[in-house]
Amino acid sequence: MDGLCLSEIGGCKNGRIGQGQLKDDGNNTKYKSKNLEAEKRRRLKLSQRLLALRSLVPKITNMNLATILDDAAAYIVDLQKYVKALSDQLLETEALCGDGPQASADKMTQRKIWKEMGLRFRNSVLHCLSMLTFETDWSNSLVVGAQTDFQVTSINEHKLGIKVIIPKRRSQFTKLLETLSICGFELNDTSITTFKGTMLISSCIKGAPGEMLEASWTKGLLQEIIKGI
Amino acid sequence: MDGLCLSEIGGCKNGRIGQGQLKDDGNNTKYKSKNLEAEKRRRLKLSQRLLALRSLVPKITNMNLATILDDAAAYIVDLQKYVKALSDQLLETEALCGDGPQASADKMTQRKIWKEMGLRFRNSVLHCLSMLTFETDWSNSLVVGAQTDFQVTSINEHKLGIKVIIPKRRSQFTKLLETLSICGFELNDTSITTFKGTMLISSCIKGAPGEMLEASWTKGLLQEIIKGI
DNA sequence: CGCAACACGTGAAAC
DNA sequence: TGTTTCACGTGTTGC
Repeated sequence: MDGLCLSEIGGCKNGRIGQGQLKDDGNNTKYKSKNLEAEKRRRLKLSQRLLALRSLVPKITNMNLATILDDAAAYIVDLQKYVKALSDQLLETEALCGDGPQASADKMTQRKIWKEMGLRFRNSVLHCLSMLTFETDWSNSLVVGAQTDFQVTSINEHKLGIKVIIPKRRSQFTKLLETLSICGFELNDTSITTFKGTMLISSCIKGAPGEMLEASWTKGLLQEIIKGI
Repeated sequence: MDGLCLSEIGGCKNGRIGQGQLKDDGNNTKYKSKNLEAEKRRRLKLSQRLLALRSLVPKITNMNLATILDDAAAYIVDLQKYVKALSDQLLETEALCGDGPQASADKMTQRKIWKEMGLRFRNSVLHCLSMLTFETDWSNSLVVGAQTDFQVTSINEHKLGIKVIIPKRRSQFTKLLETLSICGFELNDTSITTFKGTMLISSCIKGAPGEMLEASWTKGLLQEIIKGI
């Protein structure tokens, strides 16, 4: 039971039984090699530490010793990447706030870092995130119905940011997407979450190429679309 | 020289020499226990993995096996704390971004309204985020076509996490949604981003209430769906 | 001297 | 079947 018995301590169903000192037990004068118990304690400690490390890693592939080490290493690499991405994002966000004089220069260089898809995704998701959770200026919002709300903000001349709350019904979002597509809008970055029977949609939409998107006009159109679905 | 000899591989000055099979070498017919070399390879692999893990942890206290595990665990905890702190700070910074000096009272109340939903949204988005950018193990992915890829991971018995890369065409995502809806899937938290002609979708899908979702089975179904659209 | 850490070979269980 | 992984006891080394 003691020692580095991963199979047992880890909750694996197949415990193994060490063959141990069961041989020559008639007149057991086996020298026992003085440090037998010390070695047992050492192995126990090691197994405890190994399982402590194991419990910290979320992605479980196997209960092997090698796999535990692999998973832990991979997880550390992921965490390091994530910390780096978050730090960069934080710097960029602070630069967007315009507080530091040197911030805009950093922003340009950091933009170059966001080349890979995953990082770009982070950007868009975090943008949707901030748009949804924290830009709470609903002064221009239109209450279309119960549990229904939406807001349109202009990002640039070709892009609009919209956020929509609609009751969560089966084909609601699909219909909305379809209608938007029919009307010539293109959804770029979108996040959806559902909560207590309502659906919260945040999206960055783009019109046809060369077309100017004007917030108030689009808002009226969206109002009609949402009413219709 | 081989095996899990930390003291040697790790650059410790005191290399130890295993006592090895030097005894009974007159007429060495020691059984050699068939898996002797296999065990050597195993130990070598373990030592390599252990050192790989070791090299990832900046704070070195000792070269012990136990210490390596301890340091790695402590480092992971530190990284997790750091990620949490950075995330919070990022959200706070984005909240402050664009705030006038007069954060009006109505805004405060609106913050409260959005707090619950915002937190839930934040969790779902961060989950999608981690799923997309973190777990880059695409070993189980199925390449359906050019610029097309998808992966299915099991979250729990009722939820599956999917990520899909498909070429960005007008009604592609709408069709995908429609088909999923027809097949009885319910999209809970979804994030979409488009990049260089491809569309990256990350979603947490739920089956009908009470229905068990099995990853491999669903993967086959999704493959057919994606082929079909 | 003891104490702690380690590599090694080995039988055996699991896959 | 054979391969892989594991716990165990032991001799050894450095402090």
